[in-house]
Order: sequence, then structure tokens, then C-alpha cells
Amino acid sequence: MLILLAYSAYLSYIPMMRKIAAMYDRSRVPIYAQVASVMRQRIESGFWSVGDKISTLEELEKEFGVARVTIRQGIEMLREEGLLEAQQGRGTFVSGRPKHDRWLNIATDFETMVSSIRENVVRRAHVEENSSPPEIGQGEGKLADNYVFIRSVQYNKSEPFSVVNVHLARHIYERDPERFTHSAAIAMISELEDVTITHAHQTLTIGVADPETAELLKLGLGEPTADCRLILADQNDVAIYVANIHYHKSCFALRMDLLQNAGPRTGRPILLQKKSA
Amino acid sequence: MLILLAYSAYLSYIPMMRKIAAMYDRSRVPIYAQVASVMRQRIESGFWSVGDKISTLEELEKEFGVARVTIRQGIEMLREEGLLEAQQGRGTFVSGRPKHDRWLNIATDFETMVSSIRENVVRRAHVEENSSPPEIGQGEGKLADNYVFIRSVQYNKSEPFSVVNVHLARHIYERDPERFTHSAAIAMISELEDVTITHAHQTLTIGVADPETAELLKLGLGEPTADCRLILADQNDVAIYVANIHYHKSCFALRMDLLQNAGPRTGRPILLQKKSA
DNA sequence: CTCAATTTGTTCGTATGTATG
DNA sequence: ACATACATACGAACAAATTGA
Repeated sequence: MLILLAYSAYLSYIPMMRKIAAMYDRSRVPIYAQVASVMRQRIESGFWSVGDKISTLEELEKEFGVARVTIRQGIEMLREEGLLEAQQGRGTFVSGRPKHDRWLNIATDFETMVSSIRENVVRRAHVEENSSPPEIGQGEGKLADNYVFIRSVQYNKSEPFSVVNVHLARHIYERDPERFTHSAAIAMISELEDVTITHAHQTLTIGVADPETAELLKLGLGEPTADCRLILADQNDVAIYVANIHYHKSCFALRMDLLQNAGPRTGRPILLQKKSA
Repeated sequence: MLILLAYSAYLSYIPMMRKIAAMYDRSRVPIYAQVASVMRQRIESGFWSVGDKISTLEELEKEFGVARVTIRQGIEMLREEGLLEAQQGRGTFVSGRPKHDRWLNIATDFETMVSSIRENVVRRAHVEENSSPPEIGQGEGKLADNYVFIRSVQYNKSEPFSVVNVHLARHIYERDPERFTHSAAIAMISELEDVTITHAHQTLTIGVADPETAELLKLGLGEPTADCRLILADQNDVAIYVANIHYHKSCFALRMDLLQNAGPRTGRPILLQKKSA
């Protein structure tokens, strides 16, 4: 069995020990929960592997600069999550890894997006036919006359993983209200022969859960979410589809190929060109 | 001056009132701070505009299902941030919007990435010449014989916004240790004539700040960050550059054009093809 | 101007949670 | 396990400022 050195020996953050109080103060999460989240991260990242004996309470006290009881509270959290097991006289051992779902892959081009959304299981929808228009920034297109608001939640094995809030131009919606309500609007739009999408872009940020999102995704208020804003504009530059999607952070990953349409890349020539520009 | 209706009238979350205790319990952040983050969001999103009178304490008590003093603590937080001003007898008013930094745009192709990184101001670097190799997943290339570990922090107006942890293949590093330490490694790699990048990909997730990252970005332990993993493989499929970048969430945004290399898009034909496939 | 209604500000007591030594 | 200190949260009562009838 591998006995690990104290983490501090590896990453040398002894110099920051004096500032530790300030670090804990920057977050209003209780210290033991902060300690727990660091230890959870170490298990998830593999720095502590399943079966390993982790540092002793004494080492952890010194490393985190907090009292023994506080460390124990953190360990208790992880025991309840099934990640740690403590044994008197022996030590504390890693007994499992957190579920890292990361199975959701966000599309980076239109084709992929449509086909991935098409397969989504939408379990719940709420429609407001008389909706206020969406907030639109400059460069995002013109507003349509009327919008319909559709909210749906996507589930994976009965676990909610995203909330989709869509403002759909009413003239699009009315072509087939029934289907727009119960299947993915974007897939349907892409099938309309007389609608040409001239702009489609997506902006991704980190946001916080508002009460509705928190409730639907079973999150705490203010917990972080991956927020995706998706806008489609038609041939008249009218924003016919404006979506705000909130993803559960633990299922979210975005993978991009940086050489997508470029092929292998060697150094000098292009960059020199750029430099001189 | 606009007097707003209670938010609850608009978004109808009265039905969830019974579950409110559960919602607060899902996070270990104090309730007043959770309330504050919801109100902050309302100001940021423009639901409450500057100058507006927000709901009264009594309304907010009922809406959030918490005590008056708790609401006041939340308001007090936002007063200290300069977002709200309260006046006895009159009400509480929005006095400012949060700084929405979002000025950082993550690149989605190699050229853009290199030229944006080239302009970054790196203010601090830490180098470990005898570094353990990076963790590599399948499909990310083969490991080089040796790596050098370089950590740098990027600043904007003396505010740190990202921590870059790079494992750089030693044979690359040794071509010019001095420059690799003090300027952006990736920009230099792209100038090497005899190195061809055959794979370059980027994976973005939401992570939590570990002690080092928290200290360098002045975050609380366990606060959310945007984590970007960036890997470059050379002509021999060796991962010569493996970066783990932690961005401060408030400066992070990723914008993608979904029609990047496709041009305008009309419905049927392509999709029918896909369907029959 | 006064009065009443509205709205924020303050204080008390109590209970529980967090953190230390 | 205990004693101590401080933060969080509740409910209730009361005080002070503002507004409009």
C-alpha cells in the first residue's frame, strides 16, 4: 500500500501558510467544507488513489492550518459521500471516487449540435405563449414581433442535467405548436426549408443558479452552472431562436479541436506573416 | 420611477415555497449569502435596473421564505458592493451594476489562440526542472521522456485572472530555457520550424479552486473556476505541451460561431441525408 | 399640518452551527 | 468531552424616516 508524502512537500505551499486565514475568509463556506472540497478534488484527480492511506490528522491540521476537529468534520463529509473510510489506529483510506459524469459534450458546430440535441430526452416542458421578448445584445440580430417562451428540463437516468429556456419567434412556433412544445425546437428549425440560418453563435459562461434553476436541477441557490446562450438569426437577421441553457457543472465538458479545419501545423511562415501585419 | 411587481408574480415560483428549506440546505453557503447572490443576479441581468426600487423587505421575506434580518444581511452585502442603497421610509434602490468583466475570450482555433496568448502579460513564473510527468488520458498522445513544469499567473490591471500550469517536454524546453520561462511557451512552440503540431485540443470544464489556485487568483478554497486543458502533440504523437489553465469565472467567456466554416444554412437536404444514414 | 400607512432600521431573546484549544 | 467564542437564523417588537391623503 502506498503511503503518500504530505501534499505540502510536493507543492510547497508552506510560504502561504500565513495567508491561510484570508483564504478561508474569501468564501463564506464553512472551513470544514472547504477542506472537504480540496480533499474531494485530490481523490477525483487521482492524487489520492482508491486504497491509499491519506495523510494523518496531524499532518492535515498543519497543512490546512486548522484545528483537528475541523479536519475531522471535513473527513466526515467525505465518509458520507463514500469517498473515505477512517479506522482508529490505522489511518484514513480512500474508498471510492466521486461520480464524474462529464458525459455531456457541447457541440462546436451546427451539424453536431443539431444531431446531439435531437437525441436529448426532454422530460418536462412549460410554455408561455404571451412571453416578454428576450434580452438581446448588439450584434445578436433584430427582435421578432412576438416570442413564445418554452422551458424544458433534460434528464439522464432521472437525474436532471440541464434547464433550457428558449424564446422562439412566434411565427416559427405557430407552424406546429404541438411539436415545438414536445420536441427540440432547434432540430425542427433546421428542417424548415424556407428558413435560412445566417448567424448561429453560442456563448458560454459560468453563472449561478437562480431559484428556478436551482429547484429544477436540484442545486443550492447560487451554486455554479455552465451557462450557454445560443442564438439563431434568419435571412432577415431576425433572432428567431434565443436559448439560455443552464448545465449542471458536474456533467459539463466542452472539447474543441483547435486544428479543426486546418490540418497539421508547422511553425514559422504564417506567424511571421502575422507579425509583420 | 419604476415600481416593480414582486418577482414571484412574474415567475410563479410560489409552488416551490414548500421546498425552500431543502434548496438552502443543498449548499453550505449561509442563507443570506445565497439570497444576495440571487439579488446580485437580478441586477446583473437587468431584471432590476439601476434606479429601480426593489421589493420591500416584507415581500422579500415572503418570497425567499426567510426572516427579515436574513434579507437585511443579504442587502447589506450588496450595499458593500455598491449595488444597492437603502433609505429608511422609502425603500431599497439599485445603485449600480456588478462589474461584468467577461473581457476574456477563449480561442477556438489555433491561430487565434496563439496570437491572443502572445499578448498576455505574464507576471510571475515558477519553474520545476525535475517535474513528474503530467496525467495523460487515452487519445491525448504519448508521454515524452521528461517534462519541465512551469507555472505562471496572468494579470489584468494587477488583478490575477488565470493560473497556467504547463508541462513542457524537456527537449523542447532546453532549446531556450530562458525564453520558455519568461514568455508564453505556446507562442514559442508555434515558431519552431521542425516541430509539426498534429493534434491540438482543448477541453473546458468547471472545477474548484485548490489551495494554490485559490491563493494565486485570490479566491476562496473550493470556489468555482473555468478549467481549460490544452494539449499539443507533435509529429510523433508525443504530447509536448500539456497545460491546465484555471480562469477566474468572472472574466471568462467563450464565444463560438457555429457556422464558422459553413456559411448560411437552409433546412431540409443535409438533414434528410443524415436521417437516412 | 397632522395622521396613517408604508418602509427601513434596531434590538432582544433564543437556538443552532462553526471553530478553537 | 468540555468550555469558549463567534456566526448564522428566527421571530417579534419597537423606532425612525418618508409619503400621500
